[in-house]
Amino acid sequence: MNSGILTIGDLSKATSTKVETIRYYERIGLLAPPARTAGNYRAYGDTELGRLSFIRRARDLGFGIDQIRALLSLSEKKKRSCKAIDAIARQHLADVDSKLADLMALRSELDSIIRQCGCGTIANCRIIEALAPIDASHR
Amino acid sequence: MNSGILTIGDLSKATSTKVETIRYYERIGLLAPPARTAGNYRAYGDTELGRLSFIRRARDLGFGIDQIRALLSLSEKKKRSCKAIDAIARQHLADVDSKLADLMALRSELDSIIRQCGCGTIANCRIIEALAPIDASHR
DNA sequence: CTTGACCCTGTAGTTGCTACAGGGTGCAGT
DNA sequence: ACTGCACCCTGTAGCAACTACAGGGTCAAG
Repeated sequence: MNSGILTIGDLSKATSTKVETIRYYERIGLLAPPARTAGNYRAYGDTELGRLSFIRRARDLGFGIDQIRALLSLSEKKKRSCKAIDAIARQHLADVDSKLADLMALRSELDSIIRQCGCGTIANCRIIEALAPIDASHR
Repeated sequence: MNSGILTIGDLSKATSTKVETIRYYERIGLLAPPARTAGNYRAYGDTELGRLSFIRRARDLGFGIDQIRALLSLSEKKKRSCKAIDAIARQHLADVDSKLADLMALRSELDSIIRQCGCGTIANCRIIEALAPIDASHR
C-alpha cells in the first residue's frame, strides 16, 4: 500500500527532512545514490525511507554524522555482538552529560549576574561589570 | 606596571584566546584594528585587553557574536539605562534554559534506549530498533 | 649571522545543513 | 497545443565561530 516509488519530495514529507538535506546526505555518502526515473528524478523505495528515518532519529538524539555512519555500518553486520553499538551510544550519552553540566554551570552564573541588575544607568550596570572581570590591580 | 605595548601573543596568553581568533575578531569588526609597530606587528594596550576579556567572558557564557556586539555598543553609552543590557542577558538566559530542556529530554530518551541493551547480537539489538521506529503497518 | 620563536596576509577547512541561481520535467486546465 | 505551476536537477555559496595551514617577514639571543 505504501510501497511505491517515492520522489525526493515524498521522502522529505515522510521524514520531515528538507529536500536539500536529503541530497546533502547523498553527497556525503550517508545515503546511497538512488535509482532514477526517465526524467532523471531520484526514485526511492521503502529501504531508503527506513534508512533516512533511522538517520533522522539518530540526529534528533544528537548523534553526529560520523557516529551515524558507524551505527549504520554496524547495523548491517547482524551476527556480530552489539557491544560496539552500545559503546557508541554510551559515549554519546557521556558527551551529552558533559554538555549538560557545562550548560547548567553557565546557566547558574548567568542567572546570578542578571539577579544583580538594579537597572540603573549603564555606567554602574552590574551585568557589564560582571562581564569584564579584569584584574584592577593596576591604575 | 602592566601597561606597556602588548603583542598579539601577549594578548593571546592573557585572555586564553588563540592568536587566529583575535585576528578573526578584528576581521569581523569586534575589535578595532590596532596600532602597528615599525615591523607591522599589531600593538595593543590595556583598552584592547579589557575589550577582549569582555568578549571572551561573554563568549564563555554563551553569548553570540551579535549579542556581544550589542552589549559592547550599549556599554559605551554610559548614561542610558541598562534595561537594554538586562533584556539581552535575560533573552540569553531564556535561550539557555530552552537548550537545557531540550538536552535533558534528549538525555533521558538516550538513557532509556541504552538501558534496554542486552548486548546480544546486532540482529536483535534494542538500540538499533529504537533508532528505527518506522511504522510497520505495511509488509 | 644563523637559528628559532614569533608575527604577517590570505585562503580553505570544520559541522550540518540551508539558500540560491539557472535551468529541466510533469501534469492539470483551457 | 499551450500555458502555468509545482516540483525536480546540478552546482555553488553562505551560516557560526572559529581553526589550520601555506608561504612569507621580523626580531632578539647566542
